[in-house]
Amino acid sequence: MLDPNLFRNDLDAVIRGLASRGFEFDQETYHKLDSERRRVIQEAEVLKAERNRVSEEVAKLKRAKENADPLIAQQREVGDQLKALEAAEKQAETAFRDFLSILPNLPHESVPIGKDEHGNVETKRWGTPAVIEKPRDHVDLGTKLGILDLDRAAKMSGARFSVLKGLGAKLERALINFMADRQSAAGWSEVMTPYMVLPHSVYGVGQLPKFEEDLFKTKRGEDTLYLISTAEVPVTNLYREEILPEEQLPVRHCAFSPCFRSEAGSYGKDTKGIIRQHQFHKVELVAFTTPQLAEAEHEHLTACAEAILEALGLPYRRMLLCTGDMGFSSRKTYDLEVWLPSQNTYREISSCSWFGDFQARRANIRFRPKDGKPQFLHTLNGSGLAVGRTWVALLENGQQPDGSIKIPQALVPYLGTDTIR
RNA sequence: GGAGAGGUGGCAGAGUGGUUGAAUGCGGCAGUCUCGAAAACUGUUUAGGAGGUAUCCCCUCCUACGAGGGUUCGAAUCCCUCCCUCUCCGCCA
Repeated sequence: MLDPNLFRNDLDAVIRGLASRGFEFDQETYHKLDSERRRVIQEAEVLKAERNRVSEEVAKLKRAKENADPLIAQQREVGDQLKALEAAEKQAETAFRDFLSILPNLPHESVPIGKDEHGNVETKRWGTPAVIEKPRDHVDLGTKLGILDLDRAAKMSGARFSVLKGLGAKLERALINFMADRQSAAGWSEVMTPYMVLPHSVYGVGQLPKFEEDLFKTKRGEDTLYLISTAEVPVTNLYREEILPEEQLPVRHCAFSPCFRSEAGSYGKDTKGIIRQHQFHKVELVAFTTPQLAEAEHEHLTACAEAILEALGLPYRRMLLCTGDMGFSSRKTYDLEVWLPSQNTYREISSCSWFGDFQARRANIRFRPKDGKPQFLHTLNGSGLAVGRTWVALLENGQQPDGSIKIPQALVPYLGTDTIR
Protein backbone atom coordinates (compact mmCIF):
# COMPACT_ATOMS: atom_id res chain seq x y z
CA MET A 1 0.00 0.00 0.00
CA LEU A 2 1.28 3.42 -0.91
CA ASP A 3 1.31 6.30 1.53
CA PRO A 4 -2.00 8.19 1.11
CA ASN A 5 -0.13 11.44 1.77
CA LEU A 6 1.88 10.89 -1.39
CA PHE A 7 -1.25 11.32 -3.44
CA ARG A 8 -1.98 14.68 -1.86
CA ASN A 9 1.54 16.04 -1.75
CA ASP A 10 3.00 14.80 -4.98
CA LEU A 11 0.45 13.16 -7.22
CA ASP A 12 2.66 13.60 -10.27
CA ALA A 13 5.44 11.53 -8.73
CA VAL A 14 2.96 8.73 -8.03
CA ILE A 15 1.64 8.81 -11.56
CA ARG A 16 5.15 8.86 -13.01
CA GLY A 17 6.35 6.06 -10.72
CA LEU A 18 3.43 3.82 -11.56
CA ALA A 19 3.73 4.60 -15.26
CA SER A 20 7.37 3.53 -15.20
CA ARG A 21 6.20 0.04 -14.25
CA GLY A 22 3.56 0.07 -16.94
CA PHE A 23 0.70 0.80 -14.59
CA GLU A 24 -1.79 3.43 -15.61
CA PHE A 25 -3.13 5.35 -12.64
CA ASP A 26 -6.81 6.15 -12.89
CA GLN A 27 -6.82 9.70 -11.60
CA GLU A 28 -10.48 10.31 -12.12
CA THR A 29 -11.53 7.30 -10.07
CA TYR A 30 -9.02 8.18 -7.39
CA HIS A 31 -10.40 11.69 -6.95
CA LYS A 32 -13.95 10.44 -7.00
CA LEU A 33 -13.32 7.82 -4.31
CA ASP A 34 -11.20 10.10 -2.15
CA SER A 35 -13.57 13.04 -2.13
CA GLU A 36 -16.57 10.80 -1.56
CA ARG A 37 -14.81 9.20 1.37
CA ARG A 38 -13.90 12.54 2.91
CA ARG A 39 -17.35 13.96 2.37
CA VAL A 40 -19.05 11.08 4.15
CA ILE A 41 -16.56 11.06 7.01
CA GLN A 42 -17.04 14.73 7.67
CA GLU A 43 -20.78 14.51 7.53
CA ALA A 44 -20.83 11.61 9.94
CA GLU A 45 -18.43 13.25 12.35
CA VAL A 46 -20.48 16.39 12.61
CA LEU A 47 -23.48 14.29 13.49
CA LYS A 48 -21.59 12.20 16.00
CA ALA A 49 -20.25 15.30 17.71
CA GLU A 50 -23.82 16.52 18.00
CA ARG A 51 -24.95 13.22 19.45
CA ASN A 52 -22.14 13.13 21.96
CA ARG A 53 -22.85 16.66 23.12
CA VAL A 54 -26.55 16.09 23.65
CA SER A 55 -25.90 12.80 25.38
CA GLU A 56 -23.78 14.60 27.86
CA GLU A 57 -26.58 17.03 28.51
CA VAL A 58 -28.95 14.16 29.06
CA ALA A 59 -26.52 12.79 31.58
CA LYS A 60 -26.40 16.10 33.42
CA LEU A 61 -30.16 16.36 33.57
CA LYS A 62 -30.52 12.79 34.76
CA ARG A 63 -28.00 13.32 37.47
CA ALA A 64 -29.84 16.43 38.58
CA LYS A 65 -33.01 14.31 38.49
CA GLU A 66 -34.59 16.54 35.90
CA ASN A 67 -36.72 15.65 32.91
CA ALA A 68 -34.66 14.79 29.80
CA ASP A 69 -37.42 13.32 27.68
CA PRO A 70 -37.54 16.06 25.02
CA LEU A 71 -33.81 15.75 24.43
CA ILE A 72 -34.02 11.97 24.24
CA ALA A 73 -36.80 12.13 21.70
CA GLN A 74 -34.74 14.49 19.60
CA GLN A 75 -31.78 12.17 19.77
CA ARG A 76 -33.69 9.23 18.36
CA GLU A 77 -33.82 10.86 14.96
CA VAL A 78 -30.11 11.60 15.01
CA GLY A 79 -29.44 7.94 15.75
CA ASP A 80 -31.33 6.80 12.67
CA GLN A 81 -29.51 9.24 10.46
CA LEU A 82 -26.22 8.09 11.84
CA LYS A 83 -26.92 4.49 11.09
CA ALA A 84 -27.33 5.26 7.42
CA LEU A 85 -24.28 7.48 7.38
CA GLU A 86 -22.09 4.93 9.05
CA ALA A 87 -22.98 2.37 6.44
CA ALA A 88 -22.08 4.85 3.71
CA GLU A 89 -18.85 5.66 5.51
CA LYS A 90 -17.81 2.04 5.67
CA GLN A 91 -18.60 1.54 2.02
CA ALA A 92 -16.64 4.61 0.91
CA GLU A 93 -13.71 3.61 3.07
CA THR A 94 -13.66 0.10 1.63
CA ALA A 95 -13.92 1.29 -1.94
CA PHE A 96 -11.01 3.65 -1.40
CA ARG A 97 -8.85 0.98 0.21
CA ASP A 98 -9.66 -1.54 -2.48
CA PHE A 99 -8.57 0.96 -5.08
CA LEU A 100 -5.28 1.64 -3.30
CA SER A 101 -4.55 -1.99 -2.56
CA ILE A 102 -4.13 -2.96 -6.20
CA LEU A 103 -1.56 -0.25 -6.87
CA PRO A 104 2.00 -1.61 -7.03
CA ASN A 105 4.88 -0.06 -5.15
CA LEU A 106 6.83 2.87 -6.59
CA PRO A 107 10.32 2.01 -7.85
CA HIS A 108 13.39 3.44 -6.14
CA GLU A 109 15.26 6.09 -8.14
CA SER A 110 18.17 3.71 -8.75
CA VAL A 111 15.96 1.23 -10.59
CA PRO A 112 16.40 1.28 -14.38
CA ILE A 113 13.31 1.94 -16.48
CA GLY A 114 12.33 -0.97 -18.64
CA LYS A 115 9.45 -2.96 -20.02
CA ASP A 116 10.40 -6.53 -19.18
CA GLU A 117 13.37 -8.72 -18.28
CA HIS A 118 15.33 -7.37 -21.24
CA GLY A 119 15.64 -4.11 -19.34
CA ASN A 120 17.42 -5.70 -16.39
CA VAL A 121 21.00 -4.68 -15.76
CA GLU A 122 23.82 -7.01 -14.79
CA THR A 123 25.74 -5.40 -11.94
CA LYS A 124 28.10 -8.16 -10.89
CA ARG A 125 29.50 -11.47 -12.03
CA TRP A 126 31.28 -14.00 -9.83
CA GLY A 127 33.12 -17.22 -10.68
CA THR A 128 34.08 -18.79 -13.95
CA PRO A 129 31.87 -21.52 -15.37
CA ALA A 130 33.83 -24.73 -15.76
CA VAL A 131 34.34 -25.93 -19.30
CA ILE A 132 32.19 -29.03 -19.66
CA GLU A 133 32.08 -31.07 -22.85
CA LYS A 134 28.46 -31.75 -23.81
CA PRO A 135 27.00 -30.92 -20.41
CA ARG A 136 24.10 -33.09 -19.27
CA ASP A 137 21.13 -31.57 -17.47
CA HIS A 138 20.12 -32.34 -13.89
CA VAL A 139 17.27 -34.61 -14.92
CA ASP A 140 19.56 -36.79 -16.96
CA LEU A 141 22.25 -36.78 -14.28
CA GLY A 142 19.90 -37.26 -11.33
CA THR A 143 17.85 -39.99 -12.94
CA LYS A 144 20.89 -42.02 -13.99
CA LEU A 145 22.37 -41.67 -10.50
CA GLY A 146 19.09 -42.90 -9.05
CA ILE A 147 18.63 -39.82 -6.86
CA LEU A 148 15.81 -38.15 -8.80
CA ASP A 149 12.55 -39.78 -9.88
CA LEU A 150 10.13 -37.55 -11.75
CA ASP A 151 8.00 -40.33 -13.24
CA ARG A 152 7.01 -41.75 -9.88
CA ALA A 153 6.38 -38.23 -8.54
CA ALA A 154 3.90 -37.69 -11.38
CA LYS A 155 2.19 -40.94 -10.50
CA MET A 156 1.22 -39.74 -7.05
CA SER A 157 0.92 -35.98 -7.51
CA GLY A 158 0.96 -35.11 -11.20
CA ALA A 159 3.25 -32.70 -12.98
CA ARG A 160 5.66 -30.33 -11.30
CA PHE A 161 6.48 -32.53 -8.36
CA SER A 162 9.59 -34.53 -7.69
CA VAL A 163 10.81 -37.46 -5.65
CA LEU A 164 14.36 -37.38 -4.34
CA LYS A 165 16.05 -40.60 -3.33
CA GLY A 166 19.15 -41.69 -1.45
CA LEU A 167 21.91 -39.11 -1.64
CA GLY A 168 19.55 -36.89 -3.63
CA ALA A 169 17.24 -36.65 -0.64
CA LYS A 170 20.19 -36.24 1.67
CA LEU A 171 21.65 -33.53 -0.54
CA GLU A 172 18.41 -31.58 -0.20
CA ARG A 173 18.60 -31.90 3.60
CA ALA A 174 22.29 -31.08 3.61
CA LEU A 175 21.67 -27.90 1.66
CA ILE A 176 18.86 -26.84 3.99
CA ASN A 177 21.08 -27.29 7.04
CA PHE A 178 24.07 -25.74 5.37
CA MET A 179 22.15 -22.63 4.40
CA ALA A 180 20.30 -22.25 7.68
CA ASP A 181 23.54 -22.71 9.65
CA ARG A 182 25.42 -20.19 7.56
CA GLN A 183 22.72 -17.56 7.74
CA SER A 184 22.21 -18.02 11.48
CA ALA A 185 25.94 -17.63 11.96
CA ALA A 186 25.79 -14.47 9.87
CA GLY A 187 23.29 -12.98 12.30
CA TRP A 188 19.97 -14.05 10.84
CA SER A 189 18.05 -15.44 13.76
CA GLU A 190 16.28 -18.62 12.78
CA VAL A 191 12.52 -19.04 13.00
CA MET A 192 10.14 -21.82 12.06
CA THR A 193 6.66 -20.69 11.24
CA PRO A 194 3.33 -22.05 10.02
CA TYR A 195 3.02 -23.08 6.38
CA MET A 196 -0.65 -22.17 6.28
CA VAL A 197 -1.79 -18.62 6.89
CA LEU A 198 -4.96 -16.55 7.02
CA PRO A 199 -5.87 -14.21 4.16
CA HIS A 200 -4.85 -11.04 6.00
CA SER A 201 -1.28 -12.33 6.26
CA VAL A 202 -1.12 -12.81 2.52
CA TYR A 203 -2.64 -9.40 2.00
CA GLY A 204 0.03 -7.94 4.28
CA VAL A 205 2.88 -8.85 1.96
CA GLY A 206 0.98 -7.78 -1.13
CA GLN A 207 0.13 -11.13 -2.72
CA LEU A 208 -3.55 -10.56 -2.12
CA PRO A 209 -5.87 -9.44 -3.56
CA LYS A 210 -4.08 -9.45 -6.91
CA PHE A 211 -2.34 -12.81 -7.06
CA GLU A 212 -4.77 -15.22 -5.51
CA GLU A 213 -4.64 -17.61 -8.45
CA ASP A 214 -0.96 -18.29 -7.76
CA LEU A 215 -1.70 -19.68 -4.32
CA PHE A 216 -2.95 -22.99 -3.03
CA LYS A 217 -5.99 -22.54 -0.89
CA THR A 218 -7.52 -24.72 1.74
CA LYS A 219 -10.21 -24.55 4.38
CA ARG A 220 -10.56 -24.86 8.11
CA GLY A 221 -14.21 -24.60 8.96
CA GLU A 222 -15.31 -21.24 7.63
CA ASP A 223 -11.76 -19.89 7.43
CA THR A 224 -9.69 -19.83 4.29
CA LEU A 225 -6.09 -20.83 4.79
CA TYR A 226 -3.46 -20.34 2.11
CA LEU A 227 -0.39 -22.51 1.74
CA ILE A 228 2.55 -20.15 1.87
CA SER A 229 4.27 -19.38 -1.42
CA THR A 230 7.36 -18.33 0.54
CA ALA A 231 8.40 -18.00 4.18
CA GLU A 232 8.31 -14.26 3.56
CA VAL A 233 4.59 -14.43 4.28
CA PRO A 234 4.60 -15.84 7.83
CA VAL A 235 7.91 -14.22 8.82
CA THR A 236 6.90 -10.74 7.70
CA ASN A 237 3.65 -11.18 9.59
CA LEU A 238 5.51 -12.06 12.77
CA TYR A 239 5.30 -8.42 13.76
CA ARG A 240 2.03 -7.30 12.21
CA GLU A 241 0.19 -4.76 14.37
CA GLU A 242 3.33 -4.27 16.43
CA ILE A 243 5.58 -1.33 17.23
CA LEU A 244 9.24 -2.29 17.56
CA PRO A 245 11.71 -0.12 19.47
CA GLU A 246 14.21 1.53 17.14
CA GLU A 247 17.23 0.20 19.05
CA GLN A 248 16.06 -3.33 18.24
CA LEU A 249 16.44 -2.71 14.50
CA PRO A 250 17.45 -4.17 12.24
CA VAL A 251 15.62 -7.38 13.09
CA ARG A 252 16.94 -10.18 10.91
CA HIS A 253 15.40 -13.62 10.53
CA CYS A 254 16.13 -16.63 8.44
CA ALA A 255 13.53 -19.30 7.94
CA PHE A 256 13.51 -22.63 6.24
CA SER A 257 10.18 -23.61 4.75
CA PRO A 258 8.55 -25.50 1.98
CA CYS A 259 6.93 -23.20 -0.58
CA PHE A 260 3.76 -23.92 -2.52
CA ARG A 261 2.91 -22.32 -5.82
CA SER A 262 0.14 -23.21 -8.17
CA GLU A 263 2.17 -21.73 -11.06
CA ALA A 264 -1.03 -20.74 -12.81
CA GLY A 265 -0.29 -19.20 -16.17
CA SER A 266 3.23 -20.56 -16.34
CA TYR A 267 2.46 -23.61 -18.44
CA GLY A 268 5.24 -24.26 -20.87
CA LYS A 269 7.83 -22.35 -18.85
CA ASP A 270 10.69 -24.39 -17.46
CA THR A 271 8.81 -27.60 -17.99
CA LYS A 272 11.93 -29.69 -17.91
CA GLY A 273 13.17 -30.92 -14.57
CA ILE A 274 12.68 -29.41 -11.18
CA ILE A 275 13.33 -25.75 -11.92
CA ARG A 276 9.69 -24.86 -11.48
CA GLN A 277 7.76 -26.96 -8.97
CA HIS A 278 4.46 -26.76 -7.12
CA GLN A 279 6.39 -27.48 -3.95
CA PHE A 280 9.98 -26.63 -3.18
CA HIS A 281 12.21 -25.72 -0.28
CA LYS A 282 13.75 -22.39 0.50
CA VAL A 283 15.78 -20.72 3.20
CA GLU A 284 14.50 -17.18 3.34
CA LEU A 285 16.05 -14.05 4.77
CA VAL A 286 13.73 -11.36 6.12
CA ALA A 287 14.78 -8.02 7.57
CA PHE A 288 12.93 -5.22 9.33
CA THR A 289 14.70 -1.90 9.62
CA THR A 290 14.43 1.88 9.55
CA PRO A 291 14.05 3.87 6.33
CA GLN A 292 17.54 5.28 6.90
CA LEU A 293 19.22 1.88 7.10
CA ALA A 294 17.11 0.09 4.50
CA GLU A 295 19.17 0.67 1.40
CA ALA A 296 22.35 -0.60 3.08
CA GLU A 297 20.38 -3.52 4.49
CA HIS A 298 19.34 -4.46 0.98
CA GLU A 299 22.98 -4.70 -0.07
CA HIS A 300 23.81 -6.67 3.07
CA LEU A 301 20.97 -9.13 2.58
CA THR A 302 21.93 -9.68 -1.04
CA ALA A 303 25.55 -10.23 -0.05
CA CYS A 304 24.45 -12.86 2.50
CA ALA A 305 22.59 -14.72 -0.23
CA GLU A 306 25.60 -14.47 -2.52
CA ALA A 307 27.84 -15.84 0.22
CA ILE A 308 26.07 -19.19 -0.07
CA LEU A 309 26.71 -19.38 -3.80
CA GLU A 310 30.32 -18.46 -3.25
CA ALA A 311 30.78 -21.00 -0.47
CA LEU A 312 29.47 -23.63 -2.86
CA GLY A 313 31.66 -22.37 -5.68
CA LEU A 314 28.68 -21.79 -7.97
CA PRO A 315 29.23 -19.12 -10.63
CA TYR A 316 26.52 -16.47 -10.62
CA ARG A 317 25.63 -12.99 -11.65
CA ARG A 318 23.61 -10.28 -9.98
CA MET A 319 20.87 -8.58 -11.96
CA LEU A 320 19.24 -5.29 -11.02
CA LEU A 321 15.64 -5.69 -12.13
CA CYS A 322 14.12 -2.92 -14.18
CA THR A 323 10.80 -1.25 -13.39
CA GLY A 324 8.83 -3.52 -15.69
CA ASP A 325 10.17 -6.77 -14.24
CA MET A 326 9.89 -6.10 -10.51
CA GLY A 327 7.38 -7.76 -8.24
CA PHE A 328 4.22 -5.96 -7.19
CA SER A 329 5.36 -4.97 -3.69
CA SER A 330 8.99 -4.30 -4.46
CA ARG A 331 10.78 -1.00 -4.52
CA LYS A 332 14.05 -2.44 -5.74
CA THR A 333 15.06 -6.01 -6.51
CA TYR A 334 18.27 -7.88 -7.21
CA ASP A 335 17.96 -11.30 -8.76
CA LEU A 336 20.85 -13.70 -8.32
CA GLU A 337 21.25 -16.04 -11.25
CA VAL A 338 23.31 -19.20 -11.10
CA TRP A 339 25.16 -20.72 -14.01
CA LEU A 340 23.48 -23.79 -15.50
CA PRO A 341 25.79 -25.56 -17.95
CA SER A 342 23.01 -27.54 -19.63
CA GLN A 343 21.23 -24.32 -20.55
CA ASN A 344 24.44 -22.44 -21.19
CA THR A 345 23.03 -19.51 -19.27
CA TYR A 346 22.34 -18.03 -15.84
CA ARG A 347 19.04 -18.85 -14.14
CA GLU A 348 17.32 -17.21 -11.17
CA ILE A 349 18.12 -18.78 -7.81
CA SER A 350 17.41 -15.90 -5.45
CA SER A 351 15.42 -12.70 -5.48
CA CYS A 352 16.33 -10.00 -2.96
CA SER A 353 13.86 -7.18 -2.55
CA TRP A 354 13.49 -3.97 -0.63
CA PHE A 355 9.85 -3.11 -0.09
CA GLY A 356 10.12 0.30 1.53
CA ASP A 357 7.13 0.74 3.83
CA PHE A 358 4.79 -0.85 1.29
CA GLN A 359 4.33 -4.12 3.19
CA ALA A 360 4.66 -2.50 6.59
CA ARG A 361 1.75 -0.22 5.84
CA ARG A 362 -0.41 -3.14 4.76
CA ALA A 363 0.54 -5.25 7.75
CA ASN A 364 0.76 -2.28 10.13
CA ILE A 365 4.29 -2.91 11.33
CA ARG A 366 5.88 0.14 12.88
CA PHE A 367 8.88 1.19 14.90
CA ARG A 368 9.22 3.85 17.54
CA PRO A 369 12.05 6.29 16.86
CA LYS A 370 14.14 7.18 19.91
CA ASP A 371 12.09 10.30 20.29
CA GLY A 372 8.97 10.61 18.30
CA LYS A 373 5.87 9.06 16.94
CA PRO A 374 5.71 5.50 15.66
CA GLN A 375 6.27 5.20 11.93
CA PHE A 376 6.19 2.41 9.39
CA LEU A 377 9.42 0.51 9.11
CA HIS A 378 10.95 -0.98 5.99
CA THR A 379 10.84 -4.67 5.14
CA LEU A 380 13.23 -6.62 2.96
CA ASN A 381 13.62 -10.21 2.01
CA GLY A 382 15.48 -12.57 -0.24
CA SER A 383 16.09 -16.22 -0.84
CA GLY A 384 19.19 -17.44 0.79
CA LEU A 385 18.73 -19.64 -1.32
CA ALA A 386 16.11 -21.63 -3.18
CA VAL A 387 17.15 -25.16 -2.22
CA GLY A 388 15.80 -27.10 -5.21
CA ARG A 389 17.52 -24.86 -7.71
CA THR A 390 20.74 -25.06 -5.74
CA TRP A 391 20.41 -28.83 -5.93
CA VAL A 392 20.11 -28.51 -9.69
CA ALA A 393 23.10 -26.17 -9.92
CA LEU A 394 25.28 -28.46 -7.84
CA LEU A 395 24.52 -31.44 -10.06
CA GLU A 396 25.07 -29.61 -13.29
CA ASN A 397 28.16 -27.67 -12.26
CA GLY A 398 29.72 -30.57 -10.37
CA GLN A 399 29.18 -33.18 -13.06
CA GLN A 400 32.14 -35.27 -14.08
CA PRO A 401 32.69 -37.01 -17.41
CA ASP A 402 31.64 -40.32 -15.84
CA GLY A 403 28.31 -38.89 -14.66
CA SER A 404 29.30 -38.61 -11.02
CA ILE A 405 28.93 -35.37 -9.08
CA LYS A 406 31.75 -33.63 -7.26
CA ILE A 407 30.51 -31.99 -4.06
CA PRO A 408 32.00 -28.68 -2.88
CA GLN A 409 34.21 -28.95 0.22
CA ALA A 410 31.97 -26.78 2.37
CA LEU A 411 29.10 -29.20 1.91
CA VAL A 412 30.98 -32.43 2.52
CA PRO A 413 30.49 -32.41 6.30
CA TYR A 414 26.73 -32.11 5.72
CA LEU A 415 26.47 -34.74 3.01
CA GLY A 416 29.06 -37.14 4.37
CA THR A 417 30.74 -37.67 1.01
CA ASP A 418 32.58 -35.61 -1.59
CA THR A 419 31.15 -37.45 -4.55
CA ILE A 420 27.75 -38.71 -5.60
CA ARG A 421 28.13 -41.66 -7.89
C1' G B 1 -14.54 -33.53 21.87
C1' G B 2 -16.56 -32.15 27.27
C1' A B 3 -16.49 -28.51 31.63
C1' G B 4 -14.93 -23.88 33.52
C1' A B 5 -12.23 -18.94 33.68
C1' G B 6 -10.65 -14.86 31.02
C1' G B 7 -9.30 -11.17 26.91
C1' U B 8 -8.70 -3.29 29.23
C1' G B 9 -2.88 1.54 27.81
C1' G B 10 4.73 -0.74 27.28
C1' C B 11 3.52 -4.29 31.59
C1' A B 12 0.48 -5.47 35.99
C1' G B 13 -4.39 -4.38 37.28
C1' A B 14 -9.33 -1.48 38.70
C1' G B 15 -13.67 -0.41 36.45
C1' U B 16 -21.32 -3.70 35.43
C1' G B 17 -25.04 1.92 31.33
C1' G B 18 -23.84 8.86 31.72
C1' U B 19 -17.17 14.32 31.84
C1' U B 20 -13.64 6.67 32.02
C1' G B 21 -9.28 7.48 26.80
C1' A B 22 -9.89 4.95 31.05
C1' A B 23 -8.26 4.72 38.78
C1' U B 24 -3.85 2.64 41.00
C1' G B 25 1.02 0.44 40.74
C1' C B 26 5.38 -0.61 37.78
C1' G B 27 8.18 0.88 33.70
C1' G B 28 9.64 5.12 30.34
C1' C B 29 10.71 10.45 29.86
C1' A B 30 11.70 15.44 32.14
C1' G B 31 12.83 18.18 36.53
C1' U B 32 14.36 18.96 41.93
C1' C B 33 18.23 17.03 45.09
C1' U B 34 23.62 15.10 44.17
C1' C B 35 30.49 15.80 42.35
C1' G B 36 27.79 11.80 39.90
C1' A B 37 24.43 7.86 40.73
C1' A B 38 20.75 5.48 43.73
C1' A B 39 16.70 6.66 46.81
C1' A B 40 12.97 10.27 47.57
C1' C B 41 9.82 14.05 45.68
C1' U B 42 7.26 16.78 41.44
C1' G B 43 5.49 16.68 36.62
C1' U B 44 4.67 13.93 32.17
C1' U B 45 3.60 9.49 29.22
C1' U B 46 -1.92 5.38 23.84
C1' A B 47 -2.84 5.04 18.79
C1' G B 48 -5.51 5.95 14.12
C1' G B 49 -8.52 9.31 11.25
C1' A B 50 -11.11 14.13 9.42
C1' G B 51 -10.65 19.28 9.55
C1' G B 52 -8.20 24.00 10.92
C1' U B 53 -3.76 26.59 11.10
C1' A B 54 0.48 25.32 9.14
C1' U B 55 3.87 22.13 7.27
C1' C B 56 5.22 18.55 10.89
C1' C B 57 4.56 22.98 16.85
C1' C B 58 -0.36 23.46 18.04
C1' C B 59 -5.98 23.52 18.08
C1' U B 60 -11.07 21.26 17.23
C1' C B 61 -13.73 16.99 16.35
C1' C B 62 -14.35 11.57 15.38
C1' U B 63 -12.87 6.48 16.32
C1' A B 64 -10.63 2.46 19.22
C1' C B 65 -11.11 -1.40 26.04
C1' G B 66 -9.97 -9.25 21.28
C1' A B 67 -13.30 -8.94 16.30
C1' G B 68 -18.11 -8.21 14.26
C1' G B 69 -23.29 -7.35 15.02
C1' G B 70 -27.43 -5.76 18.42
C1' U B 71 -30.10 -3.02 22.52
C1' U B 72 -30.02 2.34 24.10
C1' C B 73 -30.71 9.28 23.68
C1' G B 74 -25.88 7.28 25.51
C1' A B 75 -21.82 0.96 26.08
C1' A B 76 -15.25 -0.91 28.34
C1' U B 77 -19.84 -1.81 31.06
C1' C B 78 -26.18 -5.28 28.84
C1' C B 79 -27.41 -9.15 24.65
C1' C B 80 -25.81 -12.32 20.28
C1' U B 81 -22.01 -14.53 17.01
C1' C B 82 -16.99 -15.45 16.14
C1' C B 83 -11.65 -15.51 17.40
C1' C B 84 -7.87 -16.19 20.93
C1' U B 85 -5.58 -17.44 25.82
C1' C B 86 -5.56 -20.26 30.40
C1' U B 87 -7.21 -24.54 33.82
C1' C B 88 -9.34 -29.50 34.32
C1' C B 89 -11.08 -34.06 31.73
C1' G B 90 -10.94 -37.05 27.20
C1' C B 91 -8.13 -38.25 22.73
C1' C B 92 -3.45 -38.25 20.29
C1' A B 93 2.07 -37.89 16.83
